[in-house]
Amino acid sequence: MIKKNILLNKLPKSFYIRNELTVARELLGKIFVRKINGVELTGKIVEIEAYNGQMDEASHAYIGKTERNKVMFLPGGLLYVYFTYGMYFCSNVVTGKENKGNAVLLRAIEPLDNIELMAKNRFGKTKISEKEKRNLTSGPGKLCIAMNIAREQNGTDLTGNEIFICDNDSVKESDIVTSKRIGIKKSVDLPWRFYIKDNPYISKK
DNA sequence: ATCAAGATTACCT
DNA sequence: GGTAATCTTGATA
Repeated sequence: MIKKNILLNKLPKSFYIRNELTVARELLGKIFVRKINGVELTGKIVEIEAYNGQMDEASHAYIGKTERNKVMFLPGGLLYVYFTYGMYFCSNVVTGKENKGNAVLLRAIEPLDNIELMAKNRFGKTKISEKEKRNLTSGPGKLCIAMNIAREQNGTDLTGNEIFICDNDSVKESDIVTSKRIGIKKSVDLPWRFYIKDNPYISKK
């Protein structure tokens, strides 16, 4: 994908086959790309949470492999998409080696390319206000609607051409905020949410 | 077969 | 701040 005349490189499989906390932090600032009919919807990853299948009760993988979470037990570098609250899809990046059940939840992105198409997907119109733009992809369910990600995208290989993530300038350590995760009832005290400081597109302060 | 919970969001007061 | 919307999933019988 091309942004500001700089050719960005797709992250390799090896990027994902690492500890979920490392991958979560390093994914901040990277460019998420969703390609539909040759058109690239893109956004900068600004908020993310890590989930560990072994010792983290909030993880879908904690109970072991099931029909729903089986993608989490494959080697890293795949997209794990799940349906929740009868209404929304959420996207995760599977990390680490096979059978670990580790993944990171994409919680918010900053919209970059083809924003009009994202707006069409989410609000049914191409022209949006600044306020609507800040509400476009500032949550795990919201970004899936804007990027047209649903059940069919579960298991998508992130080194393929449909959905992938590109390298970008790394975010300074001092610009990364660490906090507790949002919307969970178990393992609530683990500080495994990371977001870019002062970014207007994060889901919550 | 039935049931409760859910990694959310939009809208209300 | 509170809560309705909406339905799949995994557990239990």
